[in-house]
Amino acid sequence: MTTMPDNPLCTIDLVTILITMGEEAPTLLTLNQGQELPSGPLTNRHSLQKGLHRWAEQHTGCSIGHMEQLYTFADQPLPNTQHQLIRISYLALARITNPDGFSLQSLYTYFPWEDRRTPATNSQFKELRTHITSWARHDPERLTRTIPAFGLNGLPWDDEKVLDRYELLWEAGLVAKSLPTSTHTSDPSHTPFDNRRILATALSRLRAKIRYTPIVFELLPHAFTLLQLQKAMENLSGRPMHKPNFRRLVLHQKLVEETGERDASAPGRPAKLYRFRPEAATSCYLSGAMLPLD
Amino acid sequence: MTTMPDNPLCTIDLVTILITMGEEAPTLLTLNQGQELPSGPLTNRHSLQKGLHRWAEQHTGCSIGHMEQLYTFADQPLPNTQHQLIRISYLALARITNPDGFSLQSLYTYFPWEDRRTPATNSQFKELRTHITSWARHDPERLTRTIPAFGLNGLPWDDEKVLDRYELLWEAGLVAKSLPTSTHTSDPSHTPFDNRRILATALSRLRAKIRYTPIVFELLPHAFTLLQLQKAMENLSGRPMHKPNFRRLVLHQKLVEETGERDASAPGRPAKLYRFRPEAATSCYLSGAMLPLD
DNA sequence: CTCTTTTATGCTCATACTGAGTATAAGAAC
DNA sequence: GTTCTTATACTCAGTATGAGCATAAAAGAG
Repeated sequence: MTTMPDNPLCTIDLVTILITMGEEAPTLLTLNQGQELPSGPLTNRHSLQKGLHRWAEQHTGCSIGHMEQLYTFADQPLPNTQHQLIRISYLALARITNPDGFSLQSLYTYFPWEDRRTPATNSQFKELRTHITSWARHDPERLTRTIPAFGLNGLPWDDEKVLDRYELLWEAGLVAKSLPTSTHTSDPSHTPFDNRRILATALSRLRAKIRYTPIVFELLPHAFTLLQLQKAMENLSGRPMHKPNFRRLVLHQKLVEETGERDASAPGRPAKLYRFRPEAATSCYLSGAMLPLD
Repeated sequence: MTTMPDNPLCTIDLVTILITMGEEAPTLLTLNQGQELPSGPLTNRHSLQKGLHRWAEQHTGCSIGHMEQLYTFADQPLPNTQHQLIRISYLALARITNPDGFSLQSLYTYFPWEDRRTPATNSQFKELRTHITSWARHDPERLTRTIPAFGLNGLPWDDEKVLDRYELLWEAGLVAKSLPTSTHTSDPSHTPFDNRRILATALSRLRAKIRYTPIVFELLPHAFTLLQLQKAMENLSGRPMHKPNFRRLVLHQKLVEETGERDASAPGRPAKLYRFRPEAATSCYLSGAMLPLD
């Protein structure tokens, strides 16, 4: 039952998915012109999370507001080798970033179909949907996965099923393989690992978390307008929201308070600035005012 | 940035938290008279999850309906040693169990304060609350963690904060150290590892998951009465619910359908038997009819 | 057979929240 | 001023929620 393993040679890699909020979309911090994710070895001095937190802040210059473990992947070791690679991935949220040797990539460049906010991106999605539908047709196993993942047959669109959709599109050959694959070594003999799976897990977790926790505020400046808050939620969920109802939702819950200042930088009537009230956030629900899709 | 680690000697342990539903509470499958959790080495033949799924089914005789990765822990290596132990924990749900060399333990024997269902357990909790309150008083850092975790100052009780509460009670010395600690080796020089942290993570995840996914049904028989369903939700959440409103919630969502049979085993009027309708479960919310906790 | 016990199931009602709109207010640019 | 643009306010019908009460259907006692 509890046989000891044979202590194979083992590498443990800590991978950080560092997300910030851009104007149009959540953005990912990458290295080497978008080829790599920040990743470092396991240091055996701290707890995993605290150690990586400090490491990532030092190496990126970001002040990380929230960090959580995402998932642990165990790559297949190469045949004739005992070498095992374990990758423990973390989701980190930060407010601003000065890309100093880093580059920022919109998450939707990796998953364009996850953006359902505008008629343009939405119609792009619908085209993809016809392809995946015809791929799944006639195969019951494919259908039972595809129908809920893509909201077919009148099922609602579930923005959290990012990984399901990515895996299905991958199997269907509908994902352009235009992305960073193997990290942290260019050794071609190394099993290529698809970083977008980690990334899909991150977006999925992020979308799940914004539903009932106040982590959006970790991505916003300390003072923000209600429209900024709404745009942040829309950017993350990939869905458009109803403005008056969103304001009502936020204000009713007393999640924010006025700073007294106004934002005069935008055209039109200047919006009031608000700040987050952590003491009111024991129950937080900001995902309520979504508009229907197609 | 991407320095390679120095390949320390490394053991990877896969730990399974296997939960089934008892009459009174969710139960944990344990080995060695409750001293150990089922855990096995990393086999490098399958994907982590699929491999462990099969392994756990073979070694416990349970048919596991749902399995998900919980958390990866990295124990501190011993000084003067390069040996690193990595523990990847999984949550597994199963319907029935014939304990064949295994024993089943109510989760609330590990966390009695998480059971708020009856006046008796509730008053036990209140006693503990006075202790933790006086421990936290006068220390701002302790207070900011204790107040939301235990729902003080009029804050609502959050049944998902299992790990926060456990850690606070541990720090306060209020947890009787009457539990399995180090697994899978009795070598006393090995850093003791508190299994209840994994267990608290599991209960926390489970309580979070039952809120918006239909996994309760993985723990119930295929045909069940509405009261059985309600009791299962109460057992998991540790909170009593309002019977008429719970039925309304379930039936309105059309999550279940009648089998046509009735359950004559209990006294009183026989209850109708229902079965789960997976096709209706794209949005599932069964946590709605909770009664207030003073 | 009738009464009591026990559980299942059904119903009410005031209140709160939600989806989908429409209307007004306040600055900036010309 | 007039117009453009965004912020903010209000309406209204439909639906869900919290709390409690009422009835139905079986089993067992007398």
